[in-house]
This record gives sequence, structure tokens and C-alpha cells, in this order.
Amino acid sequence: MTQAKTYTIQQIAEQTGLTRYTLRYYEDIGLLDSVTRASNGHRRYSEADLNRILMLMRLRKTNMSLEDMKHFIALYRAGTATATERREMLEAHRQTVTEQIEELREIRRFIDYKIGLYTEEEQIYHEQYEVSPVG
Amino acid sequence: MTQAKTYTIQQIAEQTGLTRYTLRYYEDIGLLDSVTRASNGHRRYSEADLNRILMLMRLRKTNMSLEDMKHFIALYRAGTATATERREMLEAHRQTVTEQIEELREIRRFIDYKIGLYTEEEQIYHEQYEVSPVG
DNA sequence: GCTTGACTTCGAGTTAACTCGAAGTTGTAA
DNA sequence: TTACAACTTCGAGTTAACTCGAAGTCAAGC
Repeated sequence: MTQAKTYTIQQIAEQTGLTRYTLRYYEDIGLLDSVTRASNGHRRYSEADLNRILMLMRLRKTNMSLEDMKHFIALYRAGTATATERREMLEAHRQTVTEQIEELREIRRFIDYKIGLYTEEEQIYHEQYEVSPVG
Repeated sequence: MTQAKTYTIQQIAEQTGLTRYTLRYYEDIGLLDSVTRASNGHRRYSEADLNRILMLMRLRKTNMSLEDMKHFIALYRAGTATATERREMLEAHRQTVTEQIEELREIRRFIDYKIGLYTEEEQIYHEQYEVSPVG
């Protein structure tokens, strides 16, 4: 049996961009299953741990709260969860991501409109009369 | 001179979804120019105020901090800011929005990959061997 | 055998962004 | 003229998500 590759907390911090404080914090609040330890008590992260952390970061970027991430993972991993249920969760989350993308696209359209005001011929007109320069 | 339409704090709260606490807070920290008052001291928001608030909400949705929103607005409105400078700010922000959209699209691609594992023929294979169910 | 550096735990501190409530004022309605 | 609703200010409280440091352990190098 060959040894699987493991990482120190420092290495995980470097690879993920999270601080070691945050990594321990995530473990404390139950977002990570407890990481295995070396004989001296130091954490040794497995490839699976790393993947989990990367997944957490993805969920975080979609504005999911740590609390919701906990629920998500708990449900996702629950022994009772069938493949179908897990798939449904993924599809539900896909939907919220899609909605966020659409929201950002709308905002971008608004920005484009604003930029348009500066590029049109009647630029001076707009600058002079636009009610709210920042609106 | 006809009276321009104004709104009470309650009406603004209803139209924007922000609470009146938040509206006062935004004003306190200088995100809104001080709103004009009725003779009894109550706030009367103008159409321009409403537009500003809607803009603030858009910036907020693009993950801009309140502090950065303050800078953005200050620069944007500065007497020294030329049309060109304001346009450049908008273009810079457009770019960060685009980056966020791209980030979310990548995450969605990852979710699709995960969903794919459940829909492919070899579903059982993946379920059995995938190292990190949540990774 | 001592220093150094990377870790450990645990509790406390910080920051951003609200969120709230007490005490007071004002305008309308009964 | 009194009740009520909708406001006002101001200071304090809350929540989420970290962020930190003190005190201790341990292995490796000098």
C-alpha cells in the first residue's frame, strides 16, 4: 500500500489562498471532516480534503453563507441522500448561480447604458441635464 | 414652479427593499448626500435620491464594499472629474463585473460536470470511486 | 542540549454591515 | 385634547466571518 499524498496546512493555504486561520476555522465549525494528523499532532490534508476546500470556495463565491454550506454538505453527504437527491441539489444550486449571472448581466447592461451617455454625440446634453450623476 | 415628486423613507424602503434602518445608515456614513427635510424634519427623498439608492444597490450586488462605494461616488462626482475620467471608472467597473460573471460561469461549468457524473451511463462507477463526494 | 520554525489549542478581538430601541416630535383623526 | 402612526436622533447591540496571539509541543539542525 503506497502512501497517498498529503499536505500541511501551510501548503493548503498557499494552494487555496485561504489563511491557516480560516482553514482551522472551517474545520472548527464543521465544514471539513476532521483532518487526519501526523504523529506530532499536525494536520495532514488529503487530496480529498483539498477538493472539499476547493468546493467550499466555489460555494462561497456564489454567495452561499457558511451556515448554508454546512447544510448543503450535510444533506449532500447524508447516508439517506440518494443519487437523485444529490443531483437535484446540484441542479437547484445551478439555478441560483444562473440567476446571479443574469443579475450581473443586467447590471452590466446598465453600466453600458451609462457609458453610452458619454460616447454619444449629445454627450454635453446628458452631462448637463442628467439628474443624478451617479444614478 | 411645480413641486417635484418626493418620497417618504417608508416609500423608499418599499420600493428598494432596503429597511429604513439601512437607508438612514447609508445616509449617516455619507453614501447619500443629505436628504432634504419636510418642515417637521422628516426625510423627503427626491427622484435623484432614489436613483442614487438604486445605483448603490447595483454596486453592492457587484460585491463592492460600502467603503469602496464611497470612494467610487466621491471620485465620480468630484468637480475635478472630467467626463473622460468618469467614463473610465465605469469601464473599469464594467470589467470587474465581467470578471465576476466569468467566475460564476466557471463554477456553473463545474456544477454541470458534477451533474454529468450522475447522468452518465457509468454513474455507478463514479459514485463508487469518486474520492470526495462534495469535491 | 539549545535554538528555530512550524505547527497545536483555545479564547478573545476585529471588521463590516447592518439592526434595533428608547425617548422625543409632529400631524391627522376621533 | 387625546390617541395614534410615522417619523426623528443617537448610541448600543448583533451577526457573520474571520483574525489573532499566547502558551505549549515537537523535530531538525547546529
